[in-house]
Amino acid sequence: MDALTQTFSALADPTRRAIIARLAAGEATVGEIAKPFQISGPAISRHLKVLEEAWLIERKVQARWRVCSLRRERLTEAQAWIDEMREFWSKGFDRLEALLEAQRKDDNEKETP
Amino acid sequence: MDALTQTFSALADPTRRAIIARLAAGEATVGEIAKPFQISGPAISRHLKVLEEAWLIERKVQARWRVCSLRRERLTEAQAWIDEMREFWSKGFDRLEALLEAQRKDDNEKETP
DNA sequence: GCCTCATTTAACCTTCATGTTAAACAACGC
DNA sequence: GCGTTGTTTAACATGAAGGTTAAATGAGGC
Repeated sequence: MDALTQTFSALADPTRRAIIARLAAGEATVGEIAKPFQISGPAISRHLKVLEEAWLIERKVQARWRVCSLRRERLTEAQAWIDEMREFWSKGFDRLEALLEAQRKDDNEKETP
Repeated sequence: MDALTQTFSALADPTRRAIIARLAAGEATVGEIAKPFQISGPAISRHLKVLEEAWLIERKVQARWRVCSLRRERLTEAQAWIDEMREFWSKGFDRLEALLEAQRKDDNEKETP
C-alpha cells in the first residue's frame, strides 16, 4: 500500500481527523485524546495505530502514559498531490505524462509482488 | 456523511486518484478513462459514481458518450483542511520554540546576574 | 423498428474496516 | 507483592468497499 493511499484512508475517518486536529494543537496522551469521544478505548487505540502506521503521528512512552504527537511529512505529501492536480488543471499538462507513467509503474509493482 | 469524509474516502483509492489525475488534464469519456486499467467496465463505472457523489467530478451526456470532468471545490476544501492542520501544528511548534527560548533566557539571567 | 456501441444496474462474492467486550500487559504507589 | 490506572491485544460481529459476470438501458445509424 503506497503512502498516499494510506494517508487518504487514514484521513477518511472523522474520528481520526478529529484526533489529528487535537494533536495539531500539541501532543497528548491516549487518555486525553479519547476523552471527547463516545467510542471505547480499544477503538481509539486502533485509530491511533492506523495513524501511526500511516506515519501521521508518533507515540512515545512517558511515565505510564503513551504520548502522541503529529508528524508533518505525510500531510505535506498529501497536500502536494492535491496541489499537483490543481496545478495540472489550471496551468498545463507538461508533467501529467510523467505522473501517469509513475502510476503505471506503481500498478505494475502492485500486480507482481 | 460529511464532505471531507467523502472526499478523503474517494481519494483513498489509487484507481480513483489515477482517474482524477487523468481528468486534471481535461475531460474524457468513460471509455477513455477506462482504457489504462485492467479492471472491468462496471468497476470503472462504480468508481466514477463514487467520484461523482463526492462532487469530485461531473458527468454530462455528449452524443452517445458520457463525458467526465473534474470539479475543483472539494479538492480545494480538502486542501484547506490539511492546511489548517499544518498551521495549527506550526503555531504549536512556534509556541514551544518561544517557551524554550524564554527558558533559555531565564537560565542565562540566573547564571549571569 | 432494429442493430450496435457505450455505459450502467443487478446479483453476487470476498476482503477489510470499525466497533464491541473480555483479558492481557506495563508502570507506578503503597 | 498487589491493587490501580492507562493502554493494548484477542476474538468476534457486522456492514461497507471493490471486484466479477450477466443483463438492462440509452443514443445513434441504417
